[in-house]
Amino acid sequence: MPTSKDVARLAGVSQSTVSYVMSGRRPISEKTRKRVEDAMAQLAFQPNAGARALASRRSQVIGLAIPFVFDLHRGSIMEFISVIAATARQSDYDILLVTDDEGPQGLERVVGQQLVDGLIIMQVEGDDARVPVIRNLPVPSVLIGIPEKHEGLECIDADFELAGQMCVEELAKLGHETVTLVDWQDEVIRRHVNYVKRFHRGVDKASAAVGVKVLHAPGRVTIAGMEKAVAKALERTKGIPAFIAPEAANADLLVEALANLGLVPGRDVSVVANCSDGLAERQRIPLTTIGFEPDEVSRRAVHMIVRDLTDPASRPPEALELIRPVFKHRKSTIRPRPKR
Amino acid sequence: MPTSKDVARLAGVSQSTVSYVMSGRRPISEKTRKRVEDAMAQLAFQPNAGARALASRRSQVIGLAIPFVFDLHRGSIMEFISVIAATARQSDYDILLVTDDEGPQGLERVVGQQLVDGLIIMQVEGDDARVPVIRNLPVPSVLIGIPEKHEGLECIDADFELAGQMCVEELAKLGHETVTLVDWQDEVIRRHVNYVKRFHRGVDKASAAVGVKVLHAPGRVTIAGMEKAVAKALERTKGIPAFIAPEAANADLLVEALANLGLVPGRDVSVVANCSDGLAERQRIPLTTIGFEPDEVSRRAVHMIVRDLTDPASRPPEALELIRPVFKHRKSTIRPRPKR
DNA sequence: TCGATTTGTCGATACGTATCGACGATGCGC
DNA sequence: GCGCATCGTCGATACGTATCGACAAATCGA
Repeated sequence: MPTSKDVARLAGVSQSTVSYVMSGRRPISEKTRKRVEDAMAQLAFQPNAGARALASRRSQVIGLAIPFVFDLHRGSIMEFISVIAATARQSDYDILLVTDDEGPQGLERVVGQQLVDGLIIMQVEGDDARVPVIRNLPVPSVLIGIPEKHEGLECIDADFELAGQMCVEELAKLGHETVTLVDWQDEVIRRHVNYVKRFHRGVDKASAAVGVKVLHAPGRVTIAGMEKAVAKALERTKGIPAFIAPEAANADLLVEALANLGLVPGRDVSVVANCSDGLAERQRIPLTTIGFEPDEVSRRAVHMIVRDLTDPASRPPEALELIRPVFKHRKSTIRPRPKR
Repeated sequence: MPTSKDVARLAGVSQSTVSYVMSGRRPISEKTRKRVEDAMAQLAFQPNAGARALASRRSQVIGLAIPFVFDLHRGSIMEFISVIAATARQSDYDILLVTDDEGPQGLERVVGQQLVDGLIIMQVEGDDARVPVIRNLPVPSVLIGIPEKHEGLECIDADFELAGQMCVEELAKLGHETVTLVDWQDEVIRRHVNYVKRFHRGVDKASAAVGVKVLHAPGRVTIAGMEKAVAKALERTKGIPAFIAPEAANADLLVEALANLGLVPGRDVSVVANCSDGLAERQRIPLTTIGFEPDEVSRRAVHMIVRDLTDPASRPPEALELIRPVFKHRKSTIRPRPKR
């Protein structure tokens, strides 16, 4: 493998000049730059990452803590990761995976070894065990998800509270008086994931504000279970029923359960789901959705950490970014008693 | 951050002794080792990855090339990645992501910069553009998926040919004379993904061997499309129909389409699917599946590359590992005319 | 025109670990 | 008791890049 010294020799300059050509930290004459760049190209030179990290004390690598258990539709986690990795590359950073298998010490390890310059923590829970750890780490971190105690942290997430609010408001605007929230699966709720709470808060807020009654149907794992939950919700609903399904897996099940009960979204009931556009459009009746734009969250998270790293002075003492959800009208809602 | 020199000073030994304690490459007396280990613990010493990589010429990092487009149920890719990362850690390796955004040059970059010691390439296609690139790379690679030209490569994948064979044989054994293969989605086939071909080969082989007629239904993206495909297949089937759904997304749709046509798996038709156990068991009628054990594939891939790296001499000139699929009988098959 | 600044380059050194050669101490066979 | 291999440790050096101080040349302002 060629080194910067080889490049220097070929170009007839010193090694330090080669370094300055790469970093641009000192002025270089056009002529010299050209000679060096030609030499680099000729030798297919690539700077050694280890040496670079050693000398500069920065690895140009960001650690990405990925979740062990998957709340979200698992595919969407993959999307997060892809986008994060691709976005990081645009700022000349690479992504190193940190799994939950090592526990929070995994984070201490990659930072301690100076393998990474900063961290992005995915799927942060309400009382996440990783939070106290990263507080004591000498590198910046960005959290995706919002822990209970988030003073002094940089967090980003979809605005679940607003999403809950928007769902209820939208259904109220259509004329629904009772709305059933198909809840997350027990397992998720039990883990105190924060965004569930936030979504609920938004739903409750809007419910109080616009005077809509909200029923809670537990999230079920099987179709049979979902059918039972739906039936129960129907019993307690006056007028045309409306459902909010904030978990993709449940949206799927809900639609199927409704179909089995002979109910067509957009004709007999209203359904607002939170799922990918793909899933929504694959349904017989395309679903109206509240979208969470995972790409947007990922990109912003990367930009935040990159800014922290390239310009530490600009690092805010605390940041809490909420990404506005997007409401997409499709065909699964109905006006029980058209206004106008 | 403490360095090995700090540890040496505290323990009253030389820096090289600290290094030998860590690597075990020279005998160290029990007494000295203890002193050094205590000092390391006291200082919470972690060796600097960059310096280590520079001196040893190995980064202890494996590059993982992740797919840009997702054939498999996207969630399962996430599973691959998690397991690969966790398994790598067990051999003291970390995982660096390489996305397709950079194209095959991304692989050249991470290797050229000596960021990684080896590569795992996921989701390898029949004529994958990355294959010619890795052939010229000075580090070992392991491919998940099998390209057309695989001489001199180390590949691993699920044994799709055997899977196709097993599906047909199983249905034949039950007594079916006609079997419908719900094919992959056009997009996947068009990309010449190799495993589709291999699955077909297995199906054809078994079909010829046991004298079962095989119909092909195109994979559809919508329920309506799937219903049409199923109806067409039914027309051309004599006796009780049987379906093979080798793609998880299609399995889902197939079951729904059958339900809409009033057909119950295990009562009116036989269905063998390839999907996760979770999905299979969530169905009203738990699906009999052919399982591809992604964990097994991931673990083996990591073990292969780690072996290549730790003992280069043991590297085989070529390897083609096929993981045997697992047939799980549940409730979605039926004997048209019981034999015995 | 001269001093002051800027431009462009070089040499030397630091970064933290791994590893090689050297060397005294220890154990072994006889 | 002697030669010899092994054990256990140290000092020195290499790994490849970034960066600092130095310095000559070019540019500028008055």
